[in-house]
Amino acid sequence: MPELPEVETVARGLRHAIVGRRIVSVSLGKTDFIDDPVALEEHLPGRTIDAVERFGKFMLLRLSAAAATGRAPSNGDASPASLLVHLGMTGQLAPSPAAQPRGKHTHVCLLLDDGRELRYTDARRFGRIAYLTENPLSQELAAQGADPLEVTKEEFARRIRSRRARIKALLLDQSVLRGVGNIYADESLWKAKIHPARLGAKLSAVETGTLRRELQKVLQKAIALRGSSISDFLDAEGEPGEYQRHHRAYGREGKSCLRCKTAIRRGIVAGRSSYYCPKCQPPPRGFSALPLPSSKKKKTKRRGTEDAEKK
DNA sequence: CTCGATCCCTGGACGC
DNA sequence: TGCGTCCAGGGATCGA
Repeated sequence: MPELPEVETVARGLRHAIVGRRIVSVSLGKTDFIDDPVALEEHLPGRTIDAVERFGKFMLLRLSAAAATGRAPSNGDASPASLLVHLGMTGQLAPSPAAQPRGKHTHVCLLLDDGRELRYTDARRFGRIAYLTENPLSQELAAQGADPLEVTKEEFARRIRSRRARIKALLLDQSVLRGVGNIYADESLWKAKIHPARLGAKLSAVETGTLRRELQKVLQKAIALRGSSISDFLDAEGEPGEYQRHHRAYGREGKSCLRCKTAIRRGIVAGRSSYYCPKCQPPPRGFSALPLPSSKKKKTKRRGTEDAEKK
């Protein structure tokens, strides 16, 4: 699942691969995850990809103003614009030779002037693509929280300690911090020895200081290792990342804590599976973990708290 | 303000 | 082998 390190990895790959290329034409498959599909077809052809940036979990393809042709641009194409791309859960963005057959869930193909196609593939279509001119773009970006890699200790503490929500929910909230998802939230909480269900307002200044430092270290190391490939993350070169080998909490239910050997537990916090060490990260009063799955039959029963029934 | 529930969507894991 | 069921989860949205 692409979070900040995975998106950064893809953006870096694309920077080398497609900056400077001109978009020749656009072809679309399913478009229910695109803000305004017609805008892509109308405004992308003729523009050059000037830069690829990352903003939280978003990628930004900065586009030149449309080339001055004989025809006067009557539709705003004289101004620079951007293609905003969110990879959701399963999105991939990578160039391929145009002659190469398209994968099953390829929904956007941008033919480039060097004969390749920049393709967006997304089985679950939890991603998002939008063509945005400067104003709508700055509004989008303004709604995002602080960059976790840049945020100061004071700012981080202010954004966390003023809130009554659980720390896990705050870390996942893109209007608090941009770019953190389930994996790096759990990993940094494990490193900082803070239980995910604790309330932001109950954390000490020392604890938020530790959490910020560990979060930054985790993100930086994950970027260096080109992200985590859990199910199907691949970068712009089609290569998996390496950071999943360094996970200490995420996905390790029942396995022993690498600090204290206690079995890692799983609980639902902010509606998401959350992995933690019950000894290193003492839970707040009233918090109950999910029962450990029996070793043989993996996970069969639920009996947690809130989701015993489903239609 | 914060919460849980629900929806979106599909592939993969699992039980039988 | 194959079918049914559950589950993953980022984000939007709605009601409590």
